[in-house]
Amino acid sequence: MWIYIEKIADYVGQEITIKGWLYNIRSSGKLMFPTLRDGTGFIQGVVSKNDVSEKVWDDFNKLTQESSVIVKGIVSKHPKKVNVYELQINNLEIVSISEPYPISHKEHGVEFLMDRRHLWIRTPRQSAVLRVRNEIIQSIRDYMYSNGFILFDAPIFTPNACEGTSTLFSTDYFDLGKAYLSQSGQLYAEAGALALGKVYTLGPTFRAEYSMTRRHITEFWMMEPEMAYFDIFDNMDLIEDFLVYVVQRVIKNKKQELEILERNMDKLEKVRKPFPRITYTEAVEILNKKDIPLIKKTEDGEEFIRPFPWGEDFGAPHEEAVVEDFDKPVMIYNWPAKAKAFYMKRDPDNPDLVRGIDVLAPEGFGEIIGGSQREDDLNLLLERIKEHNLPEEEFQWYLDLRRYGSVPHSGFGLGIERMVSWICNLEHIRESIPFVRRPNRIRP
RNA sequence: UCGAAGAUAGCUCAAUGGUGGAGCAUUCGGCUGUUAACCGAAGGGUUGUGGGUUCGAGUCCCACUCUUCGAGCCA
Repeated sequence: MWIYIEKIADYVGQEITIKGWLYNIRSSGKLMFPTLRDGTGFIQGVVSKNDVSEKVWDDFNKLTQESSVIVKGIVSKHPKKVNVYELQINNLEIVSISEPYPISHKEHGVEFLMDRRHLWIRTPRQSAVLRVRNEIIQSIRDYMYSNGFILFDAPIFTPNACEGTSTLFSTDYFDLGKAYLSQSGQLYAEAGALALGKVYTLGPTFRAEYSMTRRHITEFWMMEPEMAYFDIFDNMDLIEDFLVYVVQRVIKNKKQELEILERNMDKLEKVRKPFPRITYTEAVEILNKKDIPLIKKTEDGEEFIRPFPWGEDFGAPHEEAVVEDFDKPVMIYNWPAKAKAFYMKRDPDNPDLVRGIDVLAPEGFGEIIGGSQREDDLNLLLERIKEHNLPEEEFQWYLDLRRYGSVPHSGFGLGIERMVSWICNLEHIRESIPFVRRPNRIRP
């Protein structure tokens, strides 16, 4: 009977078959301990020379790391360890003998492993990350579906920069000139929200910035909900409820993987409602209490400006200083207009502010969500488009959303890989996606 | 794009300007409870590329290439 390793605990005492690969093998004279993997888990086998045929024994001696095998044996409990099972192997069928395997069980550099990413993902740690990623995406879809959101896929080829800020990848598009790879589906999602009420997009996005940090990749997945008749506070309520659902569900369903990743569960458990909500102005006060200056680059180096001048955008040190006092995601809202994108709604009480939200993950994982209430006033939006020197013609359809039945609406964008990095406690975002794309990497 | 560090065996690293080493991996041998198993033996090198200083350069100097870390941009 063919069994997957993840179900092995149900078959103690029974003879089963595992179809998989040899992960590692240790031998001790007339005893061998092959560790097998089958994609669902890892299990140690026991082969003793006295209990198997000569052919089986000889075949085991031929096996190399990552050879594919079908083994038969009886499931037993580990003699010393609790909740660990072994397979007392009595038969072996070799499917394929592996050539000498390039990835050993000793240390390797990241670049060496990244060049062999197609093989690296076979290891317990990497496959645990990918399983958690799957659980995160599935729980996002389940949350959205059961809360009445419609999946609304946005196009990837677009004629213009959405926010007009970051650099985009471009390609020729038949007779229509240049097309750009989408950096956000938001503008399209807004159209969706005004048609369907609550929608979300989930797809790849592209940024051509030469960013070589542990938080940036050039191709990443983003989930962007957009809701009609939601103001900024409704938006924050949703963010909170949504993040708690996803985090708690991963904790519940992916305990083993988080253990492999040595994730500190106490810190994840604390992700419960309510999250701290801090205005930009309050955040600046925190910075000044901690004496964190604005760092300005000058021709001969750096200039430190204190107190932190109101109106300037935050950099990494500022985010860190604000977040370090909290053990939950922190929502910073009501930002200075000049620091944020053109589509964010002006605060009716203060024209210098826009109703934007940044959500910063705890433990120094940085911004995982950026969102806002959108500008729904046609004339104010036109003004902002001019201020930002954006091509008005390209935004006519977007402006239509304000001409025909404009309503307050809000949304946000969640970076999937940053979410995975946070939940898995990854040092670098490049391990959060099966095949990463960075400025210096397009292979494998 | 800017700043810092680095590139030596298949991998991870060591080597005061004076004969380039170790662990792992590979091959062979040993071992009945191993768990990145262990023990013994063997093979394995144009020190990133190009130039310079020197009696002598992995080591010092210059240029280039690539990588890592940080900053900016953001999710």
